[in-house]
Amino acid sequence: MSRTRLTAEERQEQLVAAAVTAFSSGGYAGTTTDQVARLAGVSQPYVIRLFRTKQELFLAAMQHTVDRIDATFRAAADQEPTLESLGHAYYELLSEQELMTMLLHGFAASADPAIGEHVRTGFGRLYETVRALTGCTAEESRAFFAEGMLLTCLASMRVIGREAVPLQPWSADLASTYPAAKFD
Amino acid sequence: MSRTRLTAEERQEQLVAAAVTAFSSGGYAGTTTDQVARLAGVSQPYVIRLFRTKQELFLAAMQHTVDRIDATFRAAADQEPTLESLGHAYYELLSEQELMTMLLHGFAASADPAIGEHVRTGFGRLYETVRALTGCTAEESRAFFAEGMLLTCLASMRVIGREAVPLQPWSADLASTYPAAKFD
DNA sequence: AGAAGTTGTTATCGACTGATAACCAAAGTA
DNA sequence: TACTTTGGTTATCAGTCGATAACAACTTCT
Repeated sequence: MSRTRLTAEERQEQLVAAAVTAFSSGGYAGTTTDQVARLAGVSQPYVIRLFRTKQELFLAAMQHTVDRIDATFRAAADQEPTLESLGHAYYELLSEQELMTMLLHGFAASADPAIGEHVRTGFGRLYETVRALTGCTAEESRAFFAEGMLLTCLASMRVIGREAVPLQPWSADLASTYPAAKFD
Repeated sequence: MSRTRLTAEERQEQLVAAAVTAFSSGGYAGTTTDQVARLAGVSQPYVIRLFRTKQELFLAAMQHTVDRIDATFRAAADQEPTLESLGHAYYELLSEQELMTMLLHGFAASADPAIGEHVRTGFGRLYETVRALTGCTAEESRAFFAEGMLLTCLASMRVIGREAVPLQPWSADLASTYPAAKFD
């Protein structure tokens, strides 16, 4: 079987998607470029050729993550520009879960100056987006992001989301704000 | 100069402290056992001998982190058993910062089943401690932990805390709840 | 003093990993 | 058809890392 040839741009997009999946589970240091390559069905050296370094691949995956969260917020605001609407939209992202854990792995890797810089810029953009879309106050947005970070941490801990472990009493309490949502 | 000999137990405690420092900056996969060893002034193989594996060393560091946060809460409740008191105490932990970033690296490493199990147990214990000490409702505790996870994420991003980068407009908003606290 | 247990070290290894180099093949293009 | 560009691969390497083995030094007990 001859592999379908893609343009470099198409292949990069595909690799970024694979990178989000891989990095969201193993983190920056804990994921190999070979894992990403296999996930996309190409050889490991080709991944390096397209992105130069592992770090740039991670940064691209991070960028993609922030972009998708940003787009989710914009889509939600399009229907109803309130914090509640955006909150539900973010909660819906749990069904993918990758984006949240990827975001957290970005935080975790922020001890590296280059990565930290990128992550802060991306997170700042999300903040500005939320405030611009909803017109909320700084205090309201702070509460909003606090909720979001709790969800993000719980998802990373596998307390909620697709790969969640059975609920304990404490995790049921913390996860129960939007009881309507289901994962299957 | 002859190295001071410690008992195995003393050396383990010292190594756990070094492990918290090292892991809190590099995470599980991103930190080498040799880094921990150097931080404590012993050889790398000896670290492995005392903890058997890198994973057990990480679990010990995680346990220590949760224990110290738990103790911080108990000390705060001793003075005034309210969520506000505990919140200020947790905020004070920013001055060390290690504990928060270590906690986040625990979340991040939870894709590993053994680590995830340990982290969930520890986090659950913190939840039970907070509820028992303050007698707060599930909703109140949820808001409390949301605040805490926001702080934890911001600290990992180096937006607040000891090694923080200069504040941006957005990060000033998110960091400004307890304006009295100073880091120097 | 000497045996025994405890606290460490140095030497070493096998496995892994990111990155480089060189080459191959498919597809336009003149 | 021959040439050039573009999309890929295989081969390989230098460095790193966790872990094991063997040994050395200090303490304690008899």
